[in-house]
Amino acid sequence: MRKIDLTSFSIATSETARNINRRIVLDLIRTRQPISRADLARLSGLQRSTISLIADQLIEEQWITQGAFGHLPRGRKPRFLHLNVERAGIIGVNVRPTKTTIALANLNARFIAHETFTTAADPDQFIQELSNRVSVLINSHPEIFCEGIGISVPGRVNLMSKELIFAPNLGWQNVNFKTPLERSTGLPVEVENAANACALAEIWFERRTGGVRDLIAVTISEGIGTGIIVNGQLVRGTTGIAGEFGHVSINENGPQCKCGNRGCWEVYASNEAAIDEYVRATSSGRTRKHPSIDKPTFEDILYLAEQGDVKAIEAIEHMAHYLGIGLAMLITGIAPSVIVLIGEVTRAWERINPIIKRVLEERLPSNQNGTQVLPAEDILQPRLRGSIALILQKHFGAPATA
Amino acid sequence: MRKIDLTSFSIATSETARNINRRIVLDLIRTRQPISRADLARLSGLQRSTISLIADQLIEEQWITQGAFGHLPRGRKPRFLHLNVERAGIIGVNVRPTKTTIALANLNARFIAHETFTTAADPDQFIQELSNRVSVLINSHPEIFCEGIGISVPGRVNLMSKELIFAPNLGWQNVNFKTPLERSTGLPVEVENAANACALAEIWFERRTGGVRDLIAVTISEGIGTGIIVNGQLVRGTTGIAGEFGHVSINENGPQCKCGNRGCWEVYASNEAAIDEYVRATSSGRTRKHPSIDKPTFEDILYLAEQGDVKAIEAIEHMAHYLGIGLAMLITGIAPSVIVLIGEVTRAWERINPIIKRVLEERLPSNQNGTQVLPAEDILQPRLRGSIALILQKHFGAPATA
DNA sequence: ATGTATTATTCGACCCTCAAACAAAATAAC
DNA sequence: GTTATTTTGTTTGAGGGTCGAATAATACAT
Repeated sequence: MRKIDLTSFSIATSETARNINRRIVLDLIRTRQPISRADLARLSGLQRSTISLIADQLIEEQWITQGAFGHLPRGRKPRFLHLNVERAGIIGVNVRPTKTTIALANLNARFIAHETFTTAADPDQFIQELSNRVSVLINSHPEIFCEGIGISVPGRVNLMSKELIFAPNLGWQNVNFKTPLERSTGLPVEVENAANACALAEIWFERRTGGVRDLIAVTISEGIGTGIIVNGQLVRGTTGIAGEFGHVSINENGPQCKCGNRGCWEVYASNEAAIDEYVRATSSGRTRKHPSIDKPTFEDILYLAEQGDVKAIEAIEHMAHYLGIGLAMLITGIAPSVIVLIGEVTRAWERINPIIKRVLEERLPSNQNGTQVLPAEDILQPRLRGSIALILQKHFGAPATA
Repeated sequence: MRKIDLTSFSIATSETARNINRRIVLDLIRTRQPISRADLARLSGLQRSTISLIADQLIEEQWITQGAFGHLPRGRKPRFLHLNVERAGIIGVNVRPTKTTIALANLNARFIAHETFTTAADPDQFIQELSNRVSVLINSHPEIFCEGIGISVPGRVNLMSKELIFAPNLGWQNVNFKTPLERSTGLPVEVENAANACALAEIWFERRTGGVRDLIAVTISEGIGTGIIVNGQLVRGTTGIAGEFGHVSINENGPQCKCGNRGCWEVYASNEAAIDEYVRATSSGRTRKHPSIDKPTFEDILYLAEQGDVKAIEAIEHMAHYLGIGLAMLITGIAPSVIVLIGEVTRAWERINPIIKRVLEERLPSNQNGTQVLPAEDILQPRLRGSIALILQKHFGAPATA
């Protein structure tokens, strides 16, 4: 049951009930399609008459369509309702340090078209290029009416201005995607941190986390980001900068981090950390195994570990240990139902999972170990799918009530 | 704006709008009383006609009363509305390791009567005694109709069963207060962790945190507890065990903690930690200053520090440093608007505040230091007032919508 | 006395859900 | 083959809500 928020309330009008129930019905159709009106009534608890009225309205607005008739042992055949995936398209944008992906998706978050291009170093130039490519993508599908553009970015986003505050791996500061893109396309634009987007994607599109209300998405790449959903809502903090658990110090006197603090979690458990660990181990020994490679990529280390390279395996195991340490912090403090790990390292799940499990068992009281730690099912797409969810949730999840 | 929760939705009926608006109006009256109907209409955005209907209903149910007439330069005089503090009493119970306080409060959370007694070591015996004393308290005020009983306990509470899972400082496990008390008094009983109760108290009764939606209450006593409110709601986690940031390790290889983990925050920053630090410092030196005192209390150390005792001051400063370390974690991860510190140590605020501030400045990027850290205004009462809020929020804050 | 400003109430229009009755459609029973 | 049964979906009136305009009630200024 949801609690009213009396600090930023909005009053209920005569249309509020319809608004609430409409969204409930639409989301039920989204998640259970195909489904009959009678089943919707049973599932929602609304009267069949009310469901009919709402369904009529949704059909008229083309959110749903009527499909085939169902079959039952007795009685009138039910008419199935479907989400009208043709009704609207959503543009998703995933900005990453090296490459940016843009995609056009339907209401089921299935991608109709996508393309990837190199992320320009200069933010102004990047926005210009992004804007052009998005326009081309929209125009190349004139049959689809676009609802909006969702952008996931590798950094925190100011809650009010929607500006990207700081993206350490891009070196960008105070970049405004929203205003120029809205101006050039005329579509509503939502910008969100990548980890937050991943958390949304998990809640919105993954079966396994269907009924979950408390979830953390941990993105592991150059750094570590955390997207936190509590009571079904993103934790954004005062100005949108919550969720920086990657920069919580797990060792007061540890090595300096880029953020200014010392011994941050991501200094020990990010891809960078594993690379540094590997480089240190291999160069300290007498024989350097790969003199030609100055600094390997994380992919290299994963590959070497798969091939049985001891130092690479140790680097991965070292990383897994510290992933466990940080996850213990998250579980102790937030105790979500699920933590989803997103990053290349999940390719070595068989290797890292036992280590993470052991650390959690050592460090958590038995009654506090009720959190599932899972790898993301798809390594590449959660960011992009999260950017779709940014727009989707406007229509499905967030009524303007109370 | 509040978001609907589609994972545990509840549909809107024809009465939903009234239910929402009624609570908004009632809470406006609670926080702004005395207030006229016209002002309520302006503040809420509802029509004056609607406000009148709602006010009539609230008057009939005796939630509010009409008071004096106001005075304006022109026009008809407004009739002030007040919360009817006589309507209902709420029993608050604050269970602490040594002493338990029970109190009868009115709707303004002003205490009408209270008493304190020694907490029995045996939970069954304690519940028996508590039950008796509560009955006596209720019966001694026959003119007041009691709405319910709120209990704050020093440990985490299972979200479903409402049992106290574990209270380390009491040695109690799986204690059920709710069922026996409800049976013996016939009143609804709510049980909540002390830190959560403090967070609620702050949101509900403190002017300074009126419009705040993200707040953390940190209770510092034998251990450290954190009560977290995000988006206006308590963070409870899967089974109610969220908020144990006191048991997050800030030093992987630090001393063993009672919880099984190593180097927990509370091992460094609790009252116990300061006592240990002081004992270690004084016994390691050649001359023991207080050979008679085997182990001082935290109050002793505070007193000694006030008197200028160098070792005591150092112990407090040591504690303050580590408080800062842990607060940096909370700010980095959750970024609340306000963190409230509750505990005896706030009596030495002038001493600890500069240290905490310095640690935060060292450890947080400048753009992440937007959190206010404040001492609780009242050291003794927040737990008790929080237990009142537990019952109050049922009537004022939580409509059964969406 | 009249005009103006402000509060509070009344009343009809409109929106919404509910519950019961009804229409539609398919199978089971005879 | 006709009738009973069962299930889906629609229609309709009652009841509860908010809105907005009109109206009544006050109090002060001119």
